Amino acid sequence: MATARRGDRRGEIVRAAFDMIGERGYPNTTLAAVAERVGLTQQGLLHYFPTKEDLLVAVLRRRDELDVSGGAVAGPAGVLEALAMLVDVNASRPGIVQTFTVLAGESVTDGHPARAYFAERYARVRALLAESLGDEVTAQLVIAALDGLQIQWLLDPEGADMRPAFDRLAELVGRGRAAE
Amino acid sequence: MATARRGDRRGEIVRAAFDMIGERGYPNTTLAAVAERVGLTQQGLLHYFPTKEDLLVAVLRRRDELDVSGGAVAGPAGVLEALAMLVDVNASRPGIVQTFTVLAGESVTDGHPARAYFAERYARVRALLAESLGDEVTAQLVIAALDGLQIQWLLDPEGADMRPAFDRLAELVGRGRAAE
DNA sequence: GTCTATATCGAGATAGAC
DNA sequence: GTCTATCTCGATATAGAC
Repeated sequence: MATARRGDRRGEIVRAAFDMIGERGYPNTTLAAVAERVGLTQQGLLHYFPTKEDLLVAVLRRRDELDVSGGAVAGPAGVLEALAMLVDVNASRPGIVQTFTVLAGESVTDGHPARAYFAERYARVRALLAESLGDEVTAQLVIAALDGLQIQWLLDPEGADMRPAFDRLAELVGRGRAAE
Repeated sequence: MATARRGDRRGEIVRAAFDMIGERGYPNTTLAAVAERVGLTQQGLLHYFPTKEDLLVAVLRRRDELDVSGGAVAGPAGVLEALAMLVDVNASRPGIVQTFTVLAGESVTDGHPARAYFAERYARVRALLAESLGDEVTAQLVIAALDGLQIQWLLDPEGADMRPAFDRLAELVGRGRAAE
């Protein structure tokens, strides 16, 4: 069970920051604006998170909590099915997807505060998915597809529905395995 | 033939900005820093590009010029081969890939100056690729994979080589077609 | 065409009162 | 725990001289 109680200021702040990063990007998300959204002054917020980067770290942790990271993973078919469900869940929460997409894109820049986090996270998810899918290259490809589909979908929700494209990939991966 | 002559200040500026956006992201790329790199003051630069957004537009245009956008496209096999070559070319120019990745990620934020550009561009490339690959969904998927592979590769050049993963996709797409 | 000077703004952060 | 006040910095942009 994560943070969520009366007087849970930190939780409120992190949720607000999470949303706003998705809306405006990290560099354009100001502490003052986050503070205002939760009814605080900028300095009141700094009481909880001494620096902006401290807040970003908390936001990334929240991202992990929300993640439907496949706990106990089954075989290839099971994982692809679970990921298809994740695609549907994501399609219902554009804000979260947007936050993730923006941060992941920014993270490749020099010295970005979230760079190490994303590098580690991708390596971890690749390894986890590789266990179920059989090989790491396919895992890398599937993750890439998920990320890339999100970009197109965020820019054009009607014209680039994620689910059909993911299903196509799952179908191809399934056939690929069957053919071996 | 693109811009490139003696006294081609605008070209110099755009090239510098292009590189720096890849290094630091658009919001963190300052006009003064770009100006300094080409031996100008910030105000000297503003003579050529009155606003920062004007400069961004020029950078995006340059991106298109550099693009190895498949001119005359052949059948499915031909396109996948051409794209594999594009992957190799990209692997040799991380700066350009980084600029593109950063801008594409940022572009999904509200009111980003490059949002319309990317939305239009993805729609166009999807349609173009769909002509060769047969259907739009597969085109969407292939583009997504290319984008997503770039993110992982930029964060971990050794651990997430793009080419094997793309080859795997090309193989799967090839088999998928053969099976119909 | 490029400069100096400066206006204006908004950011993150500190000090200290309540 | 939250506020007021303030510092410092760095950004875009303007005005006008050379």
